[in-house]
Amino acid sequence: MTEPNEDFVSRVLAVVEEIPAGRAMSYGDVAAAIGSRAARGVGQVMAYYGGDVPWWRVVRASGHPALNHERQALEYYRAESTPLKLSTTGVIRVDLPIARWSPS
DNA sequence: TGGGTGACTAAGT
DNA sequence: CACTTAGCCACCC
Repeated sequence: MTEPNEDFVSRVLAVVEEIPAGRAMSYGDVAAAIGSRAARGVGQVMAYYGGDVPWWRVVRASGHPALNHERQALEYYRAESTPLKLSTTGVIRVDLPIARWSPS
């Protein structure tokens, strides 16, 4: 119950905040950006502290937005003209190959 | 300190 | 391309 590892959380939020509109990153990319492989840890941090960061710019490696937040994410994607990709089944997902962004 | 959970990933089917 | 299996690391209690 003590405060979570602020060190890790702070870096995750910092990276996500640096993602410009119209771009996106996968959880693994964010983890790698902070020197870790904890993609799941990133997801947990986002779920808990993501309320203050553009979490919709962080998607899974497959391009799917966070589960149960797809509708909300889609609204942001349309508003920010984020590169989207439509699969044969009609599943909307972020076109990571194009929208993928990495912190300088 | 230790156990359970997850807004994940990569590989295989 | 979509679903399933196993592996990983950090978070929370």
